[in-house]
Amino acid sequence: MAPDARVDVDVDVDPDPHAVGDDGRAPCDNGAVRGRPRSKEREREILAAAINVLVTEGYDAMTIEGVAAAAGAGKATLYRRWRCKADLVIDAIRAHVGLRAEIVDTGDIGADMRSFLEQMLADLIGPDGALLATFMAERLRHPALAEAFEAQYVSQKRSQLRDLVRRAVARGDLSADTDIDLLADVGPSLMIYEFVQRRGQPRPDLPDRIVRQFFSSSRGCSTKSTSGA
Amino acid sequence: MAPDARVDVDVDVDPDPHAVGDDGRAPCDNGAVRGRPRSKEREREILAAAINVLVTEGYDAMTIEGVAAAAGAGKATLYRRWRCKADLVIDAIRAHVGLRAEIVDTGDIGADMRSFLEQMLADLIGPDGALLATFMAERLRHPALAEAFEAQYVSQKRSQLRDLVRRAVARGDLSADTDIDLLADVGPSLMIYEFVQRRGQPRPDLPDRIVRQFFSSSRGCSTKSTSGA
DNA sequence: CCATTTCGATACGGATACGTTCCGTATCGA
DNA sequence: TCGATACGGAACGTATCCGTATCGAAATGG
Repeated sequence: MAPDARVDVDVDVDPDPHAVGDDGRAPCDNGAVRGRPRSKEREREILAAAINVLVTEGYDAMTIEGVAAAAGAGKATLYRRWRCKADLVIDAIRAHVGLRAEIVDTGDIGADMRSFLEQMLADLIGPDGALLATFMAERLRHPALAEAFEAQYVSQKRSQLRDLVRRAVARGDLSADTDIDLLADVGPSLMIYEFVQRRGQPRPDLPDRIVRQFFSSSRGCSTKSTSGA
Repeated sequence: MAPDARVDVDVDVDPDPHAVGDDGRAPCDNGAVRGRPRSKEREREILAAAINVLVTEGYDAMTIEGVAAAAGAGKATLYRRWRCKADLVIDAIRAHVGLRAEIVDTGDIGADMRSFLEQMLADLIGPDGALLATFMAERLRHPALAEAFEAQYVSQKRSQLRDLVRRAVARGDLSADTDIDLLADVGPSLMIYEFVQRRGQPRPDLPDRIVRQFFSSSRGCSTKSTSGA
């Protein structure tokens, strides 16, 4: 059984003098933090190492000792900052740069969607693809981690895509009875499906095919109308 | 680190007298398998227990001891049959009944697709949904397992769906420039996307929405043609 | 200069799972 | 009936990781 099923997100009391509550506030106010300060550089290296180990080995197989070794740090240095593996991983996700894919609305739903999907493709092929795969994997078994990932990577893009589709419908570029949520999901859904299906190597023409099939206005729709013109 | 990164699928030499090479051949030909035969019933119970443990705990957290305990068997009984966890799991997948969803071609692509997606929905909500989720999860990290699952569950349905769409195109029910592979994937893709997104609880109206949006011939297509009639 | 704290390193006891080996019993074929 | 093997159960030594503690060295600020 997984010994770390319970995940403590909240931090209660910090006897450590250098512990900070998520804000790197100036130490001038709080008098006399005497000793050697914790190295922010050390922390960044550890978090980066944590992401690497997480991606290469998976959450369950990931160990604190392994992260420490990968970062060239002692275990005490990690336990001084994070009380358990889950806290470390959640922090690492927060610190990790998110997907670069941006959503812009130029008024051309096909071009905008293609642009987004091609950026998403690039993200998937890069190291963030492995991270996405990892969280696809751990999603159901580690909800706290899934939520951290969700907030960082997914939810914002999803609502932006919906707005994009909604405005295209409002403009009349898409049929009025379009299922907005469904059409907003079809791109990412097929991208991820392909990504998983082909073991992390989505074909580069996929964004174009998706747009041509589901968002192109220069071709007929997939279904032919039974009622003739 | 995962101690079971290497997966031995092939069985080399079997010193065990009762070991069989995937075929339950009659013992009359090969003379004198002397002692007590291995119980097929015991084997079925162990494989079922393995599926249960796999689904509830995940592949990494799953232990041989746990499976033995769940089956009420001794570890030796398991190691007598399978040399490692991977072999056990692969056997368990092979023995497990696949998804019930069937694909029939009545000549109505919308109705056929709806029928399949609704059966798929039922499968996802049932215990096989958890199994699917598990293999979505372990897919990238345990390729041998993923292949066993793929062969059992996915590949046949996928090619059948493609044929279904292909024939609909040939009939003229779908546009001639339809991206057949893509349109065959869009249903399962969105179903699984929703399944993962909503933590194993896909909304029951999803098959209908998918068919209406992408396969219905009684409505206009999602995109409006720029060139007027 | 010196108290204080962090740093890497390592040792520690506890826990867990591995894969093997041995019991004593049950169950088969010859 | 009897030899051979499977069976559940238990113990074994090995290995890994946990989270804590301690060490000497380095770094920092008063």
